[in-house]
This record gives sequence, structure tokens and C-alpha cells, in this order.
Amino acid sequence: MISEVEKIFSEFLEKKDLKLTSQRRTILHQAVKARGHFSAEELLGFSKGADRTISKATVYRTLALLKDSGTLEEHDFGGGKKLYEKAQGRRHHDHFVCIRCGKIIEFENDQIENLQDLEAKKQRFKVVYHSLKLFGFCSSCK
Amino acid sequence: MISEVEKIFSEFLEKKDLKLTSQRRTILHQAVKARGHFSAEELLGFSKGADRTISKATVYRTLALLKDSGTLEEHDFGGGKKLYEKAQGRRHHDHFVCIRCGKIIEFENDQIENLQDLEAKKQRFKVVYHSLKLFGFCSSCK
DNA sequence: CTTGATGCAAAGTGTTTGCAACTTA
DNA sequence: TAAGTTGCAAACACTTTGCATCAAG
Repeated sequence: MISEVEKIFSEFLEKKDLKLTSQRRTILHQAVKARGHFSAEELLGFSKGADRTISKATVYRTLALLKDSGTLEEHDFGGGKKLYEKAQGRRHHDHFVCIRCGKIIEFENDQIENLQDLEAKKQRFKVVYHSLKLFGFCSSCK
Repeated sequence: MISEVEKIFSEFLEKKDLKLTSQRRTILHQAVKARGHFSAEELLGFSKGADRTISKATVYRTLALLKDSGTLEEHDFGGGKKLYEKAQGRRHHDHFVCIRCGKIIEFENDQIENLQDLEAKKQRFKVVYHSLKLFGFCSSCK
């Protein structure tokens, strides 16, 4: 069976005259089935598990496509490396990041979103995307 | 005359048994007088202007101290390099980042801050600092 | 004079790229 | 079979670190 994400990704590729290779399909599947936030290195690990020949370069190149197609979202929670998470079919949310144990907690808050829109209007700024991260100590670490 | 920032920074160093060297003083002054957001590389340039012998390594090492002492704040607006801005004696603010021209616009919004506090309370999370960035097109670019 | 700081260059880290061989549409 | 894709290794950009020398307290 062909999943919804795969359909969306393949249509994205087609529209740009790009090809759906076996490597891209493997990486897509691994990225979508991973839970939580993962790094490029981790995704390479997952993908190698399914196809030993997949290279780091292909993972990075595919990650860019998955981001552009809206399949994944990229986050920088500090610590040098970027993290990714499934975005397709999920509602927008923001994050708490525990600076002791590294735990990431998601939350949705429409009131904050609305105030951001108002602020943008005030500044005549056209927001494309945003990032709100609250760093501190989670309930187990504080 | 000894400025307020210098006093705070030297007390910070003293408390940790670190020394206030001429290089640290120079870098501090350049960082504090720079307006807007600047990179480590730019700060190295400013500092070299005042003292040709200052090295990249010392700038990076001092930047860490300026951050820890609350003199500067570090931001990652994407684009690979971190940017810094004076924090001492300034009120907290967030940023719009134009993804076309790179312009950074600051704003303060207490309502958003309050809602963040409420959300943190709900999650039993102790927030130490946060970052809100709205990416998109500024009024001249949209 | 003891301990920490500096400059230099080398080493790291995560990510990107050039290229010849190879798939996909 | 044309055009995009891959794996490999080298290249990159930014930042950090080891070490012998130097300076602050």
C-alpha cells in the first residue's frame, strides 16, 4: 500500500522533475516511522538498518527535500545539531526543552499564535513560519 | 571611568577566580559598543581594530564568558553562524527575521510573555530563558 | 611566583559538494 | 537514453582545543 505521506512526497518530487528512488523511499519511511525528534545521524542509522548501502550524503540531500515538501520540520534546540520531526498531518506546536535531561515537551497554544499574528500585523510583517522554544527544567529535573 | 557593564563583568570573573585581562576588556568594550546583532567573526574584526594581536580563540573564549555573565545574549537566526547582542541593561524582546533581506526587527509583547508563563505553569516547567522568532518577509520585502 | 590566559595551528563537528558510475521515468 | 541520483571522499564553515609562552593578581 502507498501511504498518504508517500503520495504527497512523490507528487512533490514529480512537480519538480525529481525522481523517487529506492533510497528516497527508504529514508522517507524511516523518517516518518521514527517517533519524536531525531538527528540526521540517527536517520542515517535507521536508514542503514533498512538498506546498508545508503550514504550520509543521500540522507542529507533527502532531508532537504523532506523539509521542502512539508513532510518534516527542522528544529534547532541548541547542541549543535539540527533535529527533525514528522510534520505531515500534524498540527503546529511549540516546544519546551529541558536543559538538564534534554527532554522535549510539545504544546499547542492558540492564544499565543493569535497574539503573534497581531504583532506581525502591527509590524507589517508577513510571517512564513515561526519558532517558540522555552528552555529550562522539566518537572522531573527542577 | 569604569562602566556598569565592566563592573558586572569583572565581578563575574572575580567570583570564578578568573582574570580580567586586557584582551577581555577590549573584547567586552567592542561587544558592548556594537549596535545590533553581530557574529563572532565581526567581533573579532572590531577587536582587532582596537588591538591587532587579539586572536580568534580568545574572542570565542571571551564570548562564552560574556554570555555566562549575562552581558550578551546569543541568538541563532539560522544561516549557520550565531549572532550576539548586548543584554545587560536591556529589556527582554523577541525577533522578526526577514528571510529575504536578513533584517532583524525586535519587539516586546508582555501578553505573549504572560501566556508563556501560564503554559509553563500548566506543564510544571521552570523556564530559564526562551526564544521566539517569527520568520517571513519584512514590509519592504513582501 | 602561582594560576590562569593567550596566540597559534591543528583538530573537531555537522553538513555540503565534485565527480564518475548508475538509476529512474 | 536523457536527466537526475548515488556513494565516496574531499571540502566547508564555524568553533574548540593542545601546548608552550605570557601576564594578572
